[in-house]
Amino acid sequence: MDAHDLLTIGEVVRRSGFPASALRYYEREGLLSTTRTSGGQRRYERSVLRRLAFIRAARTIGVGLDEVRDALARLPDGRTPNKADWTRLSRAWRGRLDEQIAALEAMRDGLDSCIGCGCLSLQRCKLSNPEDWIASRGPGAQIFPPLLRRAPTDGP
Amino acid sequence: MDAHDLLTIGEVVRRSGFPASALRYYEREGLLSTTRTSGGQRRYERSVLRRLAFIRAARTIGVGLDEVRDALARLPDGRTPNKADWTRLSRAWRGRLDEQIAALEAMRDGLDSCIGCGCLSLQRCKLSNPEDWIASRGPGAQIFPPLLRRAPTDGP
DNA sequence: GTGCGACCTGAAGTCAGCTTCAGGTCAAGG
DNA sequence: CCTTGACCTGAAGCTGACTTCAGGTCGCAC
Repeated sequence: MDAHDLLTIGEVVRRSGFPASALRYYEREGLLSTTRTSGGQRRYERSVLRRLAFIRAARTIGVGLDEVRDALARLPDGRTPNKADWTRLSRAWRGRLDEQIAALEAMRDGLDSCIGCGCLSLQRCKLSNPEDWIASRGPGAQIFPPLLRRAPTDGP
Repeated sequence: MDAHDLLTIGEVVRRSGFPASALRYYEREGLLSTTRTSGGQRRYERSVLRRLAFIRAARTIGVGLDEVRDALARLPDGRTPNKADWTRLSRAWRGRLDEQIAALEAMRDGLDSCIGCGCLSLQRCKLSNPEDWIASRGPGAQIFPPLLRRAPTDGP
């Protein structure tokens, strides 16, 4: 636990692949914490690499940072997260992935039927009006439908 | 083809579910065209509803507006697009959906193996480092990995 | 001809998830 | 002690897909 166990931001950049700007941003957003040298430079514990791996995995499957922060906040404070902790977190995303896949498959089937009829009718077509998410969702970019972007669960 | 065949923006809003602001935006962006009354108000042809249905379907499966404009631009000028036209366009997205599903399934399998090992290791884990998309992709929100957001094809 | 709801425009705001920049400070090797 | 590269901060910028707003105009019914 002495100084040699701590990583500079440059080392974390090289080992994680995240740019320094992203690391600083994640820290501001409360996903990461750091210690500082007397001069104010960041020093990271090695466990940050695991957190970053988790963050990347979550982002890859489309989970927003809010939710990632939420999940990471449930890790036991103070001790290095272990295998069981990560497994528990990973399992939650697994269900999410299954849902996404199911949603896409449903759309593909809808598209198949549309290819059959050539319609894309507003009333009849599953694809052009999938269960009335016709109402607005507020401003901002929405690349993917709400399935991927739901609110963080506030459960236990 | 007389005036009674044309729709006001309010009617298009009611029939398509898109807010007027989005319709005006799509027009500015070249996805839709309109005629105008002498006083400058928009009048839409009924075929716009079909275009909008297509736009919604494309957006639902994660296609960006650039690409949608691209696809719509290939519709034959001047005549109302028919069943075959829409079928051709729809078929293109079908392949896209298949790819997305495959990508997600690959990730799910990666996640399964990670649950097995509890690792999320930066080097070994497919999920945390899927084929080196570790390099930056420039600014802007990236909810979903590049699979969904590729450049419009410039082919025939 | 008048009232009023539907419509118009351009500019600015929003949101996520970062990046970029300017203008400094730290720390380690020589 | 000095240099040089790594690091710091806060503010501003960017992308995509829109929305919101202010301040004015249309068009139709009465």
